Amino acid sequence: MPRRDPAIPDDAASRIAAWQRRAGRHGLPWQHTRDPYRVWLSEIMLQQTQATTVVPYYERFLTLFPTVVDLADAPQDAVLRAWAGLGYYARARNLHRCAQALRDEHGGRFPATAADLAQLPGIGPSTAAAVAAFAYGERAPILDGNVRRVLARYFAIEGDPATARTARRLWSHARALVDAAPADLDMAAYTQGQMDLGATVCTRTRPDCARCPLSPDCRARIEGRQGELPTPRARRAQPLRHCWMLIAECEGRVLLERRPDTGIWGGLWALPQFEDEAALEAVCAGLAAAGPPLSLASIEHVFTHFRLRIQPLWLRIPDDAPTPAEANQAWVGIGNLADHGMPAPVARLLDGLYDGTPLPR
DNA sequence: GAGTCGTGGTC
DNA sequence: TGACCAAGACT
Repeated sequence: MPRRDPAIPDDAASRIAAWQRRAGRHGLPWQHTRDPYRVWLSEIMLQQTQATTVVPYYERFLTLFPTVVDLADAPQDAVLRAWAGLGYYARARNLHRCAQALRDEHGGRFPATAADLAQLPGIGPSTAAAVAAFAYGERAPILDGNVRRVLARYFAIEGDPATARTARRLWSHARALVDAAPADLDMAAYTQGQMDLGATVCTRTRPDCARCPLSPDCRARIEGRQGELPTPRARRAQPLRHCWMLIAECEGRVLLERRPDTGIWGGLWALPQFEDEAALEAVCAGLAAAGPPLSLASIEHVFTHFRLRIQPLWLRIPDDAPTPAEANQAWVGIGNLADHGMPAPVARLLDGLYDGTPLPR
């Protein structure tokens, strides 16, 4: 039995739950269900992703894969195609692996506790707790970006949020807040309430303390330190990397290449990519084009830890020329490009080149 | 335990 | 407009 922290008011969690029922968010499509499949799917998509971005993907997934077994039975390529554009593609690969594990080792059903959920691929401690709280009412604390901000202010917890030390403190307080609450705490409303508070009231800039149920005993508010908590994460300068991408076109088809499962854009279809122009031109030499590739306008894509400047080169190949392909490559009709899950900048590149524009002949 | 992994919204 | 970061997990 965890020790109750006397410094934590026993009604703090209940205030959050009551506030959620009265003033929290209620219209999101994954709310008001206890179906663990829907809860799990939404929680995976919502990792590091804002709710409004997730909505259309979530609904499309439920149409394509109505049950977890449908998802498990689908080819990985179909799952990645449906995920394309949402980012962090390891989530999609782990989602698929998790569905297969549930089908093959759990009779197609979800484990009934957060501890068992956390053993599955792609389900970490926070996602496991969220699924258990929403689907089963388990008293398991979550710790996502919203909760980190709310707790860092309420308890005045300092420290770089990226360090394990700060994470341990935050988890400890998240657990203590639940443990201090009465037995009848509405876990679904409480869990949702913490996230809603962080998303709509206890925002990064200009928190609206007048509308916050934690305001009376919030240490950051009492000490006037809302602006300096949570401690902003130390950030390094983002290096700028360059790459070249080949748009080889022949008879209305484009050469795509499936990326390896590990690394950036793992498992997605993309354009053949090169670290320098010479490597790209060496490949062009083997493609029997009539002339040299044509430079298109370069684009810049921003990742979390670097920026990538992409120089696309367009190579037209005569109709009667051979079009060799490696095992991980395919010549894809321009009308069928959308059938292939592609990274956002590659999709934008090809859209700009081909969307509605008849091919010059 | 720090680095890696996307994309888009917000101010 | 560029910094900041969002319902984090994995290695």
